[in-house]
Amino acid sequence: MNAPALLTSTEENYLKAVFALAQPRIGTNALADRVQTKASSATDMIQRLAEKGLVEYERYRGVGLTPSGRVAAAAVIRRHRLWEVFLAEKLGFGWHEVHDLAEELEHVQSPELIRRLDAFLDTPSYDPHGDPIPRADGTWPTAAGVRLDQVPVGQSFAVAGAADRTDELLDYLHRVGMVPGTEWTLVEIVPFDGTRTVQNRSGRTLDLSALAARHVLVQPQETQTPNA
Amino acid sequence: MNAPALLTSTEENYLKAVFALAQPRIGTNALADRVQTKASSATDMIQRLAEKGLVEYERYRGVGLTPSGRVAAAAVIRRHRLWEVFLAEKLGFGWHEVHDLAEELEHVQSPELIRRLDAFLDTPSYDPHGDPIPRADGTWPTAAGVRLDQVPVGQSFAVAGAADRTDELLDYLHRVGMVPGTEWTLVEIVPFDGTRTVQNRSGRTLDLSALAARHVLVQPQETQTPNA
DNA sequence: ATTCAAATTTAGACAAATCTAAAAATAAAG
DNA sequence: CTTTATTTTTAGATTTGTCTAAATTTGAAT
Repeated sequence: MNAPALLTSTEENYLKAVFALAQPRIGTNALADRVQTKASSATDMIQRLAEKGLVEYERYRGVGLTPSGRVAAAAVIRRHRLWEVFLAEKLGFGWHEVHDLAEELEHVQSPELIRRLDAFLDTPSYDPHGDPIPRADGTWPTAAGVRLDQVPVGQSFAVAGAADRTDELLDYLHRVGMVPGTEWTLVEIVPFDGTRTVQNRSGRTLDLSALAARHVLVQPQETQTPNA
Repeated sequence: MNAPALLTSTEENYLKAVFALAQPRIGTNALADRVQTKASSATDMIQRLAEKGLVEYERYRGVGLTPSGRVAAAAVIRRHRLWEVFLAEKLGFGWHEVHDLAEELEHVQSPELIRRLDAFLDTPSYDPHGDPIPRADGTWPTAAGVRLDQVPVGQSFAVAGAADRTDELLDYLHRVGMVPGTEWTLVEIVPFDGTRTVQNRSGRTLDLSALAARHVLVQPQETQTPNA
């Protein structure tokens, strides 16, 4: 809960890795793998983070995050994903290219910078990969429904909303008619690129990219028999 | 001329400092002051940079940049000033707040990032402080005239152009009538904040902030006797 | 239970960048 | 042309993050 006293880039990277892998704990080797280093180095770092109260650590037993560790990790992930949105939406990078750059940008320390970046990007809730962006207070956006990319073929659903407030996305969804309240059925997932084909009540079909599907929140329906 | 093999952030900071202070050479103490360190550390670093061929160094005689050192320094300064423009124009930071943040952002290594950032900002030639931004090829924009902030009181001049292509600046200059070809005399420089008071032929006066003055390029005129 | 393999930790070394304190070179003053 | 003051360099230590190699601990298998 205490303000996460300035961490080095390396410390932040380890924290992110523990956050990503600890359920609830993660071993030294797996952690070392994730941060591209050796187990012995990971041990050293873990012990430093334990002294700072960010991870709970027991020799030979692995590590997990403490509550303040979780807060600190969320802050790093927030910075990372906001930069990803910037790189993709403003600079036009492909969503597969943004990760490595964000990896560097995320370590620039300035709460004010992040506040303004967030505002500049219209406070997005999801990054270009569809992953949620922690809020400034450390809480996580919980989908008001299920993301369309997690719905199985054959499932019917009602559109609940958009994961993002960007004009581009909202315009697009409005233009193709995927507005809140409308009902659809997922008829196909193209294996090659994850494109979703959905169909409405009147039989009209529509193709949505995997990326778009991650930004559409839906409410799954009871499956209906075709002749009901 | 050779691609400036990846430098550490610290090396880049020393390079910038040498660039800023060497005319043509700079002593160890002054350099150490600039990068906030001690003379002994500066000596170490200088010797590293000399081994990499970026500075020419002679013991007890100070350092200067080599041609490839100048290219490398220009690249760092380009990154720094582009980020300053981004912070001021896109995120709304004041022009006095942008330096420290740019100091961190400038070290993110990615030519493609800088290319796209440059395009996103409409390839500016000057940063928010009015300092020129080196071009991608390492050349420097030379003012098509003299910057208004370098004109002495009493001098008459014709407006030659704007240092920047941003709509805000062009709109502003157009609105106040400082368009290319018009003639003015600088009647006062307010000591407190550097505001310039200028007067046109019909006696109308206009106040320009020091910042605006840095972005206006002018052609100085022969001084005229009042009753000519 | 004992043995063995895998995972983890320690010990010792190294590179980058820094510091303090002491030595060396230069420049300035008498 | 000495002496002194200033600047610069070296020497040795420190911190962060890393490594290799050796020592421990754990857990799984006989």
